[in-house]
Amino acid sequence: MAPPARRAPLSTERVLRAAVDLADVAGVEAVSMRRLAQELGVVPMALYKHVANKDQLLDGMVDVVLAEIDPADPALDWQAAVRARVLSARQAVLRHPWARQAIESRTHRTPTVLGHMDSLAGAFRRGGFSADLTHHVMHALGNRIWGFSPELFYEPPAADAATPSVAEQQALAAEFAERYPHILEIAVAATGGDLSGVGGGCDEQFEFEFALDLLLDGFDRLRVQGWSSRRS
Amino acid sequence: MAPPARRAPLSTERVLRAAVDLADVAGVEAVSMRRLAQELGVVPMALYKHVANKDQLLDGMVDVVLAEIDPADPALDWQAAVRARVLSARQAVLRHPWARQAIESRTHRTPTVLGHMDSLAGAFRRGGFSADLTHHVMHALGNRIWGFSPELFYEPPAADAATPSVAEQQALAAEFAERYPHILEIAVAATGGDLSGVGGGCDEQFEFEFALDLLLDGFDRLRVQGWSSRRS
DNA sequence: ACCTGAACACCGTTCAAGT
DNA sequence: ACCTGAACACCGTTCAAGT
Repeated sequence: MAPPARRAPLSTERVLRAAVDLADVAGVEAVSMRRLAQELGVVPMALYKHVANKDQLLDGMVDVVLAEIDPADPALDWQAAVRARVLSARQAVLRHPWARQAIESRTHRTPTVLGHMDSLAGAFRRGGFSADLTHHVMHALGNRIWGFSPELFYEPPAADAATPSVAEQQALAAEFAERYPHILEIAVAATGGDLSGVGGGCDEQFEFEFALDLLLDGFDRLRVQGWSSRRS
Repeated sequence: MAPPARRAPLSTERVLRAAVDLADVAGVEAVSMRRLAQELGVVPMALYKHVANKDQLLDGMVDVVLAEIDPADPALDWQAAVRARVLSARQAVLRHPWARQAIESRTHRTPTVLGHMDSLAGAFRRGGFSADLTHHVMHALGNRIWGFSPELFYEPPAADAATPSVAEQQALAAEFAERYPHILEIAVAATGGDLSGVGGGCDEQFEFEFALDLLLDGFDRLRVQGWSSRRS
């Protein structure tokens, strides 16, 4: 008997591509070696030919996302260059909702990760920042380098929870207003009064650019001052 | 026969305390329901009397850490109040190295979490920030609210990797210098030339306060300008 | 030499059986 | 009514046996 029809031969590329697709449709928590192998019509151990282990698989998945970032435009001044790079990273991360968490969980710096960091650092250096100040401002940018900031106020709707009665809702709201008056104020200001799910109406893109531009302005002020650290 | 000597009866407190201790000594990845039960001399299912599931266990562990934050001092002006609160949170998080990761992985806002956020928001409001601006600046602070910023440059030493020969080290360093010249500059500036482990010598506390004060200065500038969002 | 099935040492959680 | 052992449906990875 002839062997059954074979799938196209595996490759690291095909494995990573499949992992990214799987994460896109089923979430990153669904990406296990076993499930991924099944998705590829392959025995789990076959994957270990192309990725050393699961950590390396996740590194590779992050690399796939970062490869979607637009290349740097050398014609831009430092502020526009950093802004463009960071907002492009944001577009890539928004395309893959699992990417935030994956990036934050990674401790290993792959060449792709280092490349993005080096490109950003280069933009600051060309803009007249000292190496020292470049180091500090990149720390200050934090995860905004990767196009996201922490989701401070997000809470996924508990779809399974029994919807409370109107009376219960009012009691909960009253207790919330008493215990956390300032969070309530904030939520009202952010949503214009529509509080269906506290914090749900927050405009993430606005918050991202607000903080980004605040930081970039602060950086520029230090740059023109010729700031340098006066540590011991 | 008398039953064997019993351990002190369980309680949510005792379970959480044990989980925090276990995470402190063995890392958060060692905290499994089964391992934790074993540590308490108890059958795994016994834990489910005191925590609904593992997610709630992690929520409780975060709460234990946040409970270590100093209470707010009403005598301070807004800038000093926010600074004190955030730096106190930092002390708590530094005492429990697993707390960063645990906080970042949580999506559920417990009363303790909401309480800390409300307290910070209150400091801004009392300082003359509008509810709207308070919302934005808290987003801009991001995870600094919890006393940490992402570890951009950290890489744990690969203790298991065979130490490369001197020649190999030099070749690696040369390739690194060529591919990532700006990261190298930054590392040199940060460590004063000692590059035993790129990025290892970075003063995290300094970076944290640098970014914190940069942000607080920016916030103050917006406050005195009477900034308000001009969204459609 | 290559490939892979079974096995190992784990998970979180359900559930029925036992007291 | 309470408690809990066994079981279920998973993990990542090793390793020896098979071709």
